[in-house]
Amino acid sequence: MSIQKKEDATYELIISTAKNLFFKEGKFNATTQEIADAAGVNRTLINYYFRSRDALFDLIFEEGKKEDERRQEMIVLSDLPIREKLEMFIDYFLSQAKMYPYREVYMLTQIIKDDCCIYDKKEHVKRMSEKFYVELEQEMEKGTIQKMKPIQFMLNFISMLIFPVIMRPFLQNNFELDDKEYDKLLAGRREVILKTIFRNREESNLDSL
Amino acid sequence: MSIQKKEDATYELIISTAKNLFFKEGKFNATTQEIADAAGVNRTLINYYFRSRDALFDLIFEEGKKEDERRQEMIVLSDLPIREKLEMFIDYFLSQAKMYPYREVYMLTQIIKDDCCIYDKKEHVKRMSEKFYVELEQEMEKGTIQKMKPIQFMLNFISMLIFPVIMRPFLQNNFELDDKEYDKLLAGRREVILKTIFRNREESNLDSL
DNA sequence: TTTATGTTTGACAAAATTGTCAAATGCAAA
DNA sequence: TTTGCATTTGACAATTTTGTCAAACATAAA
Repeated sequence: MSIQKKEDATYELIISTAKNLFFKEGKFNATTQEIADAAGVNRTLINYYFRSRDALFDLIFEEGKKEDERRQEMIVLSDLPIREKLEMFIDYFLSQAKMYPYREVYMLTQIIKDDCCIYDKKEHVKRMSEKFYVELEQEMEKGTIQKMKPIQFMLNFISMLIFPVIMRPFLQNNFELDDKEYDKLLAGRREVILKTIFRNREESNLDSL
Repeated sequence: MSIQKKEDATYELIISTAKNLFFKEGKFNATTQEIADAAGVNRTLINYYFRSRDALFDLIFEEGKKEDERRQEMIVLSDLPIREKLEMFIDYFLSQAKMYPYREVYMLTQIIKDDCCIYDKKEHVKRMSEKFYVELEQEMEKGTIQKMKPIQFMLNFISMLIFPVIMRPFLQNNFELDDKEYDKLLAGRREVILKTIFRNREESNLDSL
């Protein structure tokens, strides 16, 4: 079934080319011909290595899901204080977003298209998520963060982080900003988000961001 | 050029059917045949009324842009205190989102596809936006809201409002919630967002949301 | 060199999709 | 009723896109 005698450089080339088209250029509906051209290979090699166009799309989507899981595990499995967990997550996400600005939108459109996306979290991740929620509630008791359902807190957090990235084309036009200005805006997100979410720190002025 | 002798019920029917497919069902790549079938009309009527498939898509996109502009004007042109402006916007958006859950994603994918989207704001809206930003800064001086660049504040606000709506398929799976639970979550957003953004009010407990 | 196996190619067929057009239909005014 | 015009339809052509297949190619082992 699987073809892997030689180094399957072509196989990997096709995948990474497709990923670039999807995640970097936003060509969510690229044809096999377009992908092949971009990779500089014959179109039918896509059928040879992946059976069908759909199979290639699915493969990339599944890889994306695994990356999502890794992210989630990163935030709940690490043994750091809440704030540092979140900081780590922000930094990681923003750096990834620089590389693959359309990644999240692609994942979303795929989910919408198939109308199915079962993330089967591993048991230990579920357990750690519960623990993470308890930690959050402790912070709320301390007054470090505003009291609310932990899931609402998480929604706030990822919304403020991810939305400005995935809606960039929309927002940049709407706010009438050029590329450089928007990059600066994104760079400022880290501090803004932390400032918005945590309350006990000194009220430093964020005007310069 | 334009065809409008009789009541153009068909014309409107096609548009609203297409909007439903796009905004309600997330069928962003519906074919002319699918749209015609959903509307119960002959496929070629789409060509008759809109020249081409693209023209129909563009028309709906442009209508969406106008709606976006209306929203923006609503928030800056009304003569209400900041907090009430934002409350009004939240309520309006959430009710619209219930009707057209995929609207924002559709708009985004169209922008990405065409890689162009010039929102030409009217002059008086621009002026009022500046005024709105000044009002925000006054609130920050008062301490009602956290100090940051007004545009970062607006990013925070619309992120926390819109993201949970547009990423619903993704988040619902990820958090493992059923439809009812997620609806409840969304219903709680209003108070959570206000709580997160405004600081001076009594620290009421949001556990029940 | 020959052989065997995995890889690549171009030609072809099949399917899907869009747009055009002439003819048919329906309806209101003359 | 007949005429004229907008609307609707089905047939057709053109294009795009995908997938298959046999043949060609490359390379390492026999």
